[in-house]
Amino acid sequence: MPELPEVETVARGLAPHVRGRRIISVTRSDKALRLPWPDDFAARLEGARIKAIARRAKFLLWRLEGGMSLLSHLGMSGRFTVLPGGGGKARGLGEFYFHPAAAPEPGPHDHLTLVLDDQTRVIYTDPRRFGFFDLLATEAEGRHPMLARLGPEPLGAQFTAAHLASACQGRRAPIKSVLLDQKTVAGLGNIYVCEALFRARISPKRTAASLAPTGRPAVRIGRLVAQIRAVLREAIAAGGSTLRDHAQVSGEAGGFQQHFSVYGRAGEPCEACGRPIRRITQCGRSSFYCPACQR
DNA sequence: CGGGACTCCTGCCAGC
DNA sequence: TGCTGGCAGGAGTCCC
Repeated sequence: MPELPEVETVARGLAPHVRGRRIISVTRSDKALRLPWPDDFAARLEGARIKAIARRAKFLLWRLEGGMSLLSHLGMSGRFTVLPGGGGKARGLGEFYFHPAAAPEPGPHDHLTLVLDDQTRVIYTDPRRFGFFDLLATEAEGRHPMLARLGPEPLGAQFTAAHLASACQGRRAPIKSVLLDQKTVAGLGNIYVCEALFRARISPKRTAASLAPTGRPAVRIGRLVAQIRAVLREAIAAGGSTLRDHAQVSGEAGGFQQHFSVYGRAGEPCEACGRPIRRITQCGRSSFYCPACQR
């Protein structure tokens, strides 16, 4: 579920609650997530102070004092919920929670609870268990197998038309799958690729190579880079997109799903030309696009 | 090597 | 109402 804007929303939501706080206790479920829990997971985290929380692609990096990082990924259905230590808004909207007497029982899909030194609780919930946690040296982050081969951040200075053109060069795969490849650019998923291609008026079926014709100005590539950045920025400003699972750490839904032009809208009229949005399957995933506007 | 199919897991929805 | 099949936002592995 969570793509870059959702993970960014979670990172921004967590930061003020966890930055500078010490982890007092760690409780994890016995069920394995996508990766097995690291050895001595709780013992290595307990007592550590959280210096900062960062996002790389769709990963969260919790930087701890002492040179250790906690790497986490939300998979398809993961979410973090913050229960503030001083009492405050709880998991469901409108509920109220007062620590510590009213600490809720973990739900069946709660896999990790961190209690911080101000009694704030951070709970990780993940029904599908495609998420994971890992522990590593902060200085080795760049060499972690999940991070080592990631392409540039789409909102960073290194994601340029020249970079995308070179990634597309000679690729006979559809542009859709090249953009989903985290080695091309890191953090896009199915929703934002569909939306960016619509905005750039590029068909998801077009081969990547055809967007970057050798020796000719790659106008479409420039448009695509600009639209990828725009849709991600707008989605972050809206708190991400909530289809099922994504929530901000407060429990509130994101709002960007209201602004989808094509994703999930098969059969509805295109907002630009009125012809119906089409759904096709590419590399095992749904692509939504307007066959008239996107070429 | 590039690219597609398959896999992990549970929930939800449409259709019968 | 209740079952079944298909589908879901990710990412690694395997095989051609």
